[in-house]
Amino acid sequence: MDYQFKDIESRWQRFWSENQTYKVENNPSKPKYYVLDMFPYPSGAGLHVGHPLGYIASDIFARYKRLRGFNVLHPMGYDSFGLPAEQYAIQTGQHPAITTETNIKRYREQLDNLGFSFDWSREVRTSDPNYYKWTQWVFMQLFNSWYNLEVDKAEPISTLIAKFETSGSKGIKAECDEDVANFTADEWKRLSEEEQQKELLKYRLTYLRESIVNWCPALGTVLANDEVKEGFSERGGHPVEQKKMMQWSMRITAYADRLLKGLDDLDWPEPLKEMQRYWIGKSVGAMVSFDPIEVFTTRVDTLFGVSFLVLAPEHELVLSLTTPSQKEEIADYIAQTSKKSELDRVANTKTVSGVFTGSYAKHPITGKDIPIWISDYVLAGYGTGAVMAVPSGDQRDWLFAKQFGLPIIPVLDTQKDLDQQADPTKEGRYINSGLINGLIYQEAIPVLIAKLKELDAGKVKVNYRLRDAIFGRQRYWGEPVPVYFKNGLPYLIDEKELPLLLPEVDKYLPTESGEPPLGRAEHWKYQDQYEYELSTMPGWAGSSWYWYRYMDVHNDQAFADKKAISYWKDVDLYIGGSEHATGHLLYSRFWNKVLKDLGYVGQEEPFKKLINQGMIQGRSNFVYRVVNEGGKSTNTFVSVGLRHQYKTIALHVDVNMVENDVLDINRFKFSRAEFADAEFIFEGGKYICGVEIEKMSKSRFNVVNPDDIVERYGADTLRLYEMFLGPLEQSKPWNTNGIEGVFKFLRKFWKLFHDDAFNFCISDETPSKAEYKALHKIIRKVEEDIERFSFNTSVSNFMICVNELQDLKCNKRGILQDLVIVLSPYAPHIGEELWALLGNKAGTLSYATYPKFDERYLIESEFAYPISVNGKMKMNLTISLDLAAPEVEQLVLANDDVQKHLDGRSPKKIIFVKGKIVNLVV
RNA sequence: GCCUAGGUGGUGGAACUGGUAGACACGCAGGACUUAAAAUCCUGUUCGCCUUAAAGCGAGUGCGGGUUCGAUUCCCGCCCUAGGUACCA
Repeated sequence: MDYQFKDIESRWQRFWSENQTYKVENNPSKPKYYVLDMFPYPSGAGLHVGHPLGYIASDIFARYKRLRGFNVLHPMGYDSFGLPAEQYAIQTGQHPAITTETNIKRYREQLDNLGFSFDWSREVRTSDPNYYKWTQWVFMQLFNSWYNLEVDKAEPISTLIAKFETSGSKGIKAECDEDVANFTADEWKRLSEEEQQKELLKYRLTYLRESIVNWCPALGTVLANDEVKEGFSERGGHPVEQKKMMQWSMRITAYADRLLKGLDDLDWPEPLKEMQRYWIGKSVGAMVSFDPIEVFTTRVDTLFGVSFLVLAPEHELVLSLTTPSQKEEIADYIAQTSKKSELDRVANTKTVSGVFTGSYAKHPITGKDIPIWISDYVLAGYGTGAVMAVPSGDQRDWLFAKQFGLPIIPVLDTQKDLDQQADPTKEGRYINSGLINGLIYQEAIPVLIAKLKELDAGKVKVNYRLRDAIFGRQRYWGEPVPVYFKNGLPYLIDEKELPLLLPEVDKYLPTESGEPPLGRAEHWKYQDQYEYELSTMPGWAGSSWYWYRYMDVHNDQAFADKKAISYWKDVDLYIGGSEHATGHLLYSRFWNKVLKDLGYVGQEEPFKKLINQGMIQGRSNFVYRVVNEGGKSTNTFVSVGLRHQYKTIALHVDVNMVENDVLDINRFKFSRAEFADAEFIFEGGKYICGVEIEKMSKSRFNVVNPDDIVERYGADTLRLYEMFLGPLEQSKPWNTNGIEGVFKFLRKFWKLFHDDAFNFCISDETPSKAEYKALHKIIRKVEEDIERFSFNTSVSNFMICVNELQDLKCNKRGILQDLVIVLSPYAPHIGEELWALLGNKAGTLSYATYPKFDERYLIESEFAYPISVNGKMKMNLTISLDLAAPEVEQLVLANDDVQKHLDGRSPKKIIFVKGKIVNLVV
């Protein structure tokens, strides 16, 4: 029979599912390998052809590792809490759980269509109470922990209480709020239970804090910064305003340095690591006190170049420092800046504005009076919200000084063009700089720091850009926070009462009094008397630990059994999009470190190797409708090459009516009534469509559904084709133009096992040298490529191999059976079918013995050396590989054709690289 | 602006540590089979010049330099594209 992919694929998919072929046990006698995909949010739109790219790559990798004898954990699940289901619920009243369930079903069908080797018995859903029970449990661990800087790790809060009881707050080095109290052990013991709890909250890894949040009244929810685009919500486009709210926060800043250092040893893409580094934003500098202002600076060496100080308009000392004569001006300025939107502030980097407060600060070393200004180029949220301005070294300070006629003092003898711009150099020797005059940068720093310490006016300080993460959303469809309030103080519910179930509500909107939707739940009180926390957890909660749940998904005693964790350890390969660079991937690393500190898991980092698959963009097609002289649209359409001869407007046309950019006229005519009698101006007898690369979306008519491709060519073709498209990590437009080639390849492969009448026909003869060579070339290639995640080159080489075997008319079991195994990670269905036809036990291909590469088959005795003259290739000459330089040179020079190329000249020098090249230099 | 990745035929792309640029595939052109079409197979296909043809010559991996016997690959300067970021002191 010809290659009947439909029949083959549905049969094997059923077989795998019925026989649980990919169910994996925690089996310590085998080496483990953990291949993880970023789990999807099951949206209503279903999968398009871009989604499976990463899943196909990870599946190939997982199947390959399985064949190489690893016990492979390759699970899949759903990040099923989220805003879209909730918005849909608000609009329709449909419970988000129902929509979510429907969407998951659809996702599952689409995924199953592609022949993935997921162990579905380990599926997780973040919105499932059996799952979020443990998300709540992790929250409790964070609540019950503090960060001890002495040992640089998190500890149970009980160790802190013990310290308070024995020696009070003295000597405690913790990552905590700034307003912690000082007390002795006795004082601590005399505090009431409530006062103690209040104090402890300042140390917990998750804590309540008044934060400014992006509040969206229309959605009735708080949005993350990346959910807000230019003052409007990303979804729905509703206006967003700034609002102060009591919010749960996570003390991720405690881990800033460990999160930064940990990056060095991770096998992640450099751009991704760079993004996280930037996000963490470590800068080493100094705190310097200009009485009464404290500033943070990374260039303490320019201390003598300070000619003024600048405070953020929001700085707490602004009002008290303003002199009566400046009061009005300052008030005006503050009012102005608070009105300015974020965008205005950023857009205006060329012009500077500011106002003098009328007050002066004291330079810590010279004691000189330094004028204090305010300006919006200084941010309240970074450092101390105040800067020492050094116009000679900092461009912003320079602009400010120019604008307001303040002095520009050079501090290094190499600074130049200071009348044009600031010069931030660190080269040269200091001038105008008191005790560091004549020194270089490296010498000056310790001298200055020592002096500032002596004067008690400064110290070394490390500053981070990273902020504590807000952990709460005023929305319904998320994990309830396992906390209740007693006299305004938060307490954890009893662990035995987990999961704290999401209560039913009548509407998914905030209450009339502005409380989150959970405020609508009736009779929802802890022990029937205490208010529960009404906000739910943010989207990243459930995804910050899910890889552990896959290890032991049905455990109801722990988030995962210790044995399972110590076996599976960490994720060996994680594949997903780079859009999670600073969200999910940072929070996951953070929670992992907390769990490690508390002794629940063993690894400091959760994801050893990470690959970002590229985005698959849409490839839109256009038709060009001719516009007549009156400017009216006609019903005539002109082919793209001729469109400039007419006045036209471009219309998106559904890509499913277009093949190789040629429009299917009939389908076009039937697509809409108005096109039924459309006329066409062809080129070369065809209507060619225009092309543009855009995002894949319904409105652009360029969405390609994997189901349609599978229907037409089969899953194996789709899998191979998505890999063939180009390097995994590169973004590229979806284009079906080449898919025929891949499909033809599978048919050719199928043909190798069949005679011309399509009867299965295999020979048991010993393969020839050439046949072995073709096989072992591909064995080696696949092995090399998979290490580099270069799947596209492997597909090309499968084609080369099959072409060669076809030329050799090879139908020998000794070759083809091994080739089936090598190809099976890419095309598992056709593989299983042929594997069974070859007489092997059905369904055993996935765990077959991978053929061993044997160098012997590739050893050549001769090589067709390229002969080049002055580095330009002229001809090939086949020479034995046993020969060394002198003999080769002799042979080359004796050759008539070579002499022709030399044209009478005699070579000055002959370069010979064995097995590579001969180059004659004349 | 800064950070990162990238720029190769009509198209997707290949060339792994400097050694035959354009593998493989699409598309296109021509041919075979066929009443015809589909499918399949064969040949050609970087560009330019020259030639009836065989063959030959020259240019060529964003642009300009450099190192080298030899550069898509290494170095310097610049241009463009994509992603990230936005006054971080």
